[in-house]
Amino acid sequence: MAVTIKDVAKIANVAPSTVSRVIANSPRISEKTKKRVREAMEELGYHPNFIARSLANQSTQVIGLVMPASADKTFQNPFFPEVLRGISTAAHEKQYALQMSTGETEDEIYEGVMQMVQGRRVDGVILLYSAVEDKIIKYLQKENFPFVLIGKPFEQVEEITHVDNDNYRAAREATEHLIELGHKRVAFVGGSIHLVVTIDRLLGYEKALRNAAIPYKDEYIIQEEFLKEGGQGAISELLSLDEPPTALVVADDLMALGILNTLHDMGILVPDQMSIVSFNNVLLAEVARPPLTSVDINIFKLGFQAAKTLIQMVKDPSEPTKRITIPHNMVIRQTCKEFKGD
Amino acid sequence: MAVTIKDVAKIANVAPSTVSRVIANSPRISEKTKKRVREAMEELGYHPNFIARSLANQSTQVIGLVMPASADKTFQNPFFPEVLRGISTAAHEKQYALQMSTGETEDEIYEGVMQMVQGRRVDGVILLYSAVEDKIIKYLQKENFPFVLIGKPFEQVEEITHVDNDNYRAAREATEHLIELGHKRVAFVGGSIHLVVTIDRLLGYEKALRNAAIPYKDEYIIQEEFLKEGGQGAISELLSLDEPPTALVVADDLMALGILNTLHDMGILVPDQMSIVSFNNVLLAEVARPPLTSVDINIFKLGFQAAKTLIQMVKDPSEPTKRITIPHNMVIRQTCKEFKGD
DNA sequence: TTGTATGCGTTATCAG
DNA sequence: CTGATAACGCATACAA
Repeated sequence: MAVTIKDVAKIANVAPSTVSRVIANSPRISEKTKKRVREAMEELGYHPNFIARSLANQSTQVIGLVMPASADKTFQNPFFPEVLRGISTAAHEKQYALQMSTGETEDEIYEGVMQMVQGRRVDGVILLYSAVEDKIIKYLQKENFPFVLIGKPFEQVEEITHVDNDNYRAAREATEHLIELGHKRVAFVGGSIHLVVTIDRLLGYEKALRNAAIPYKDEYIIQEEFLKEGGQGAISELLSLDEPPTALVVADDLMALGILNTLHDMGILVPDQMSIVSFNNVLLAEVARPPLTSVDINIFKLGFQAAKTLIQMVKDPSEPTKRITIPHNMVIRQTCKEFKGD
Repeated sequence: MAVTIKDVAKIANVAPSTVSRVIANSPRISEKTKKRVREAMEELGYHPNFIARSLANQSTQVIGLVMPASADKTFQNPFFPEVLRGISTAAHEKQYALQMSTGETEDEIYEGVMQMVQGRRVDGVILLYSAVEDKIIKYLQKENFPFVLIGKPFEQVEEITHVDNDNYRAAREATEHLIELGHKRVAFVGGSIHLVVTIDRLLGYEKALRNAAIPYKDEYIIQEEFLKEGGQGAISELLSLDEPPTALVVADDLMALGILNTLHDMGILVPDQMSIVSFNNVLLAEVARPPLTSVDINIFKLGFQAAKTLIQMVKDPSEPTKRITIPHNMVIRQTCKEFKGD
């Protein structure tokens, strides 16, 4: 049996409640007794039991993390270690611990979140992705449980506290960059259309085209998971069009890497024959050949702000709904080139 | 206030203790009352409070995860999402939750682990990396707290339960592969020498050289973090030697990718002018150009077995110390070629 | 400034 | 088969 508050009390010749107050550093305890109690704690090697404290407090000092289904390919995206790092840093500062959801399928995750929440294992929850029609969000809202979403909610944008980039603008700017370079045939290669971020970026892309009075073509829009295959199929389809694109807006560095390699295999030179701009600016973007021009979305900050905001909400339930936008900036590397043609 | 066991008891017209037994599905309760109680639970939407249960039980059903310092570059390695997936799967099966350490520096992590353990927040701990001279391991041993190490312990190999690959053999085989292809000038590019895995792989490499009666050269051994830089410095140094290597054993896919790109920039063709074999076989290995010949170490299984083993230990403290070896196998792709020269 | 008593939601022991 | 009752370790309202 571990040493408890009572043992300390006995040694220090005080009541257990006094020890408890010393731990909380209550100002109503004399410095003298504090010192005595602390010595006793030291002597016995006392450490407070968080579980007991949680029960008495009705608060666990733990944040729940909802990851995408681990069977899901998005789990492999370097995005996650980086958000985690941001969340972890903020949580550590405020002395919060982190608990992850487990589960391979969506339903398993949902179950797990219910357990976390109902079982009062966590004080609040961060959703690390934003999908359309998310059961979990609906559940959390029904339970009136504090949560923060990383990304943009599919619906009820005003009622859900979230931290996101302005992906619409980011995609518009990325596309404009290509247009300014003279490209008129610009295709969009996106991730799962079930992710809100894909939708936003697609819309931004369209807007840029419209602004430049470039007609929008359905054949130029591709949605696929590119992780393994490098999207050979989709890419070669794109290239076999009557008017193949000369530039690509790719929703993600990892995809872009796959595409880069596929193009390489096909003997198509980047950026000479094809320009590419992608998003996220993870390590991969630097390490790719040629290095990727990529929109840095500040993943670390996304995580950091999400955790910070959630902790505020947990501490003060009257905190209003918030919408935090993390700035982005395009990092120009070597995958875009001026288009000189028709 | 959430609905408790007492509310259920009242509705079902039984004592709280009976409800508790129904939850545990005790065989000493009649089916009739079980049914009645379950209906009451359903009606009220009851969910057990894990915190209270933990306190009564002295067990949390939570596994602690010790990650490398988040400031550390290894954190970016795709190794981690994949071990996590393995751990998560095993934990989910056995209804365990996962709690992560937070902290940017080694000391912060150490503090965090102490809190986890002393605060009885977790029932056991998995260390996701194995470093030399690890304070945390010593602490866990002193506390006699259940833990499993992923990787090989630096010392006390027999006293620490761990799950690892046979990295010595894996590196030997990888090197032999190159030697069989006719390479005699084989260099070794490793990660941090503070990681036991680096040491093991280096030893395996040396062994293969010795077996083939190829003299070992200090200039052929490189230890560096290659994440960002692609190791330009080290690589060009290697190439400017009097007898530059014709093949590389690289301790990690991520490094190999950097090297691949650096070589590309230098105009050196892989595999024609330089053969490469690396380790881990993560997604990156497939997606690299040329695709990497890499030793698959079954990262998922490392995690899965670690969690499974830890749970056994937690449930039955008399479980003996174990040493679990996960098989590896080399995946031949396109970065190795026969050497025809001197 | 400190001590006493009670509760947090469960489980487990002991009667019945 | 089921019901009281006492832990589990800590926090806090109320007393002193």
